[in-house]
Amino acid sequence: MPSSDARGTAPRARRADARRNVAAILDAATDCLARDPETSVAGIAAAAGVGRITLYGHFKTRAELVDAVLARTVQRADVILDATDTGGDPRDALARLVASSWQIVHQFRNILLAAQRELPAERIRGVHDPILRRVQSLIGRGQRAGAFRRDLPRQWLITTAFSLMHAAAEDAAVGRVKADDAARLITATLLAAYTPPAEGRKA
Amino acid sequence: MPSSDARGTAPRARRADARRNVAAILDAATDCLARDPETSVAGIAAAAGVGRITLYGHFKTRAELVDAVLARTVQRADVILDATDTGGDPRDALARLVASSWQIVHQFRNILLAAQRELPAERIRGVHDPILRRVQSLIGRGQRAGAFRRDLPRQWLITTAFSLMHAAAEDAAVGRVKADDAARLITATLLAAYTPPAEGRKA
DNA sequence: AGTAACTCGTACACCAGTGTTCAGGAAAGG
DNA sequence: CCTTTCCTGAACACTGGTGTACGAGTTACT
Repeated sequence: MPSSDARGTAPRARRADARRNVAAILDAATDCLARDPETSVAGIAAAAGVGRITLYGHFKTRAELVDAVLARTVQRADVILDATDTGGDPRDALARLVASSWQIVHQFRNILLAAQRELPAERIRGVHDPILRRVQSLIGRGQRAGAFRRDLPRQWLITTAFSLMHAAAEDAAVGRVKADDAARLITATLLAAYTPPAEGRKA
Repeated sequence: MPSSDARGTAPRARRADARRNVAAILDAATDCLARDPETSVAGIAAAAGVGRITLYGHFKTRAELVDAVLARTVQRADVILDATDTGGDPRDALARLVASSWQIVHQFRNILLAAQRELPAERIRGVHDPILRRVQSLIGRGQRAGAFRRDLPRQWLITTAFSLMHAAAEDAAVGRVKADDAARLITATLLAAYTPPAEGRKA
């Protein structure tokens, strides 16, 4: 039921300033939460240049707000990844995918953190699903092509990829690695980890 | 200042029941926090079979309690790792170290999570340091022996190891991997990731 | 047995954040 | 220009947790 209600009166589109405010709130929230995942609703409203009450007018609860932010962020990420070529040699494709993903993770890891505090775990997994699917299919293709190892469950390979991204993001946040270096490190590590084990190596 | 104060009177050892209670509290706290890192002080006291006030008698604040739990846990972990042979072929040693560490991480990851909420980041890093040092020296040895790659910063290799452990722990908690399988997966992945890259491979 | 150490329950002050209510005022949009 | 939608600040109830104060009861040690 996107635009017309079941009731008689079509609910006349939102007023312009309302839409503007919602956008401002979403932007501010994304910004604040990225900096500090525990920012209070009051803080976000202030940053958006809007009264706290106005905010509650658009998002019934804090959780709802966080959810909206998460959804929008993931959806944007998905668009970026959509523009990333995942064809050709699986190893090259992986490198490209990592480069794109890293940027996103690096920038928004705190948002995920905020979401983890407020939202049920399943919801988060649900939202992440489209992205996860991307990695999954690339890995699958690589395995069929013989470029990636098949002796470990695919699920685990995916976990490895995500895990390294987030770890790198954290290290970058603390200054343990330079942000420009991260993609290279992740890629090198992942490629090595995914390479089919040489014969005669012990398991 | 472990047992005798600078003041004149030696402060007569703690009464037996007091010591017993402290132990009970620590045990209960470890247990509760491992299950739910947000357990309230009241909950912990109850689980320890002790009044909330008694608890506050021994630990001035919640943070102090969490800190104590963390310290004790890490120290126990350190003992376990101390009993793990890190000599011989670096690859085998790594496998052994992973096997031991995994158990610990798997069991206590929630405690770390609790600590992250309550304690300053530096404190956590400080406590972890002895463990970290272990991995570091093993990796260093492996690199010098030519068993592990040298084209990535050692710091990053360490991060990789920790990251995979925690990722596996999380996956195990959600049931995505079987707990008995985890050590194998981690080891296989890490060994592959640490293997010096073949010549002529692109970076 | 006596004393100091320890425990316990109730009760309270406190804090920060969330979510609600109200009534008036501004501005979009027809 | 007039109606409807929306914004707003102040004030308030509520929640859940933390930490404190008191006074009486219990228990360990000597």
